[in-house]
Amino acid sequence: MNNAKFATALHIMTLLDLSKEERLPSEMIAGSINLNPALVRKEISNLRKLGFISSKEGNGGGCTLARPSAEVLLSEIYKAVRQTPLLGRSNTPNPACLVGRQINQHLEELYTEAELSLLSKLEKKTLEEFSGKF
Amino acid sequence: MNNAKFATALHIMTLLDLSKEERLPSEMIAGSINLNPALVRKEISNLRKLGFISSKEGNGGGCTLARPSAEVLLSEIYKAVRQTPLLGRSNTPNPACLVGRQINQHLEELYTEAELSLLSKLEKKTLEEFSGKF
DNA sequence: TCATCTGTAATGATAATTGTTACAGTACAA
DNA sequence: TTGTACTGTAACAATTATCATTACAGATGA
Repeated sequence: MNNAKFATALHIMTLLDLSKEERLPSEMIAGSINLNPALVRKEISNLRKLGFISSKEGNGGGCTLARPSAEVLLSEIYKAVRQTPLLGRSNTPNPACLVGRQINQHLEELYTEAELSLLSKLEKKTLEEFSGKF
Repeated sequence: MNNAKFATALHIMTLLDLSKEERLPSEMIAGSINLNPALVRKEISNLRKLGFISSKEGNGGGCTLARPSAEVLLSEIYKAVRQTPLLGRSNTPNPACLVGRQINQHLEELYTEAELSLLSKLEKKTLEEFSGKF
């Protein structure tokens, strides 16, 4: 995770929550994040496919939250944008070495445990709580 | 953390732990990780400056653990290689927007909490435990 | 039919990461 | 005191990840 996808997704979701019923066009969202509209649409596209957002094309279009913000957990948003392992990539070590042969398996177990611990934290927080800070 | 530094550092530390007293040259370590010796030396250099490793130049040189593995916490190793925020970067949002103006502060709080939760997990694990799996 | 907006692709630009080579300096050992 | 085996570090190239820009077909409402 050396990108800004989580920050971007949460920003989008927060704006949508605060805008209530009103549809927000991607250009307006992009203006708030200070990001290119096409990138915003790409992230919206991702969040839409996962059921977080519903959007409408054409004149007067834009997007809104598809679920009540009180039910959206930050852990879900994290999962939606997660691409690389939390603690980073692994190497492709030498299978002729005792350690090299096994380490990736042990690392994976460790990563899974670590991520679960993070998720259990994020599960306790809702989008509503977060956007309530503004 | 979209790099392999944590995996690399833990691999190095594990090899050193298992090799006990014997010094390991960087070339041997690099062979196990399947990585360039210069990169390994760079990571060793980092771990040495932080007191995890002691190394010796010249013929018969190489490196060893500087602290007993039972006292080395995985959280320490994580901190040693940590470069970017756990949940990724932030944007540089529009200060003219209510959300844009505040979000980075709220994100930072969230990131800190999330990282503490991860660290508390990694604090419970020692290098000795990890290398004991091999 | 016009203006507005989405959805997506194609492409370029920048930054992060990894790989490679080179070499001065250190230490041991014969 | 010379050769050999290492470290430590820099400089640079190559690769990959990330972000930015532009373009445009298609949807929608006025």
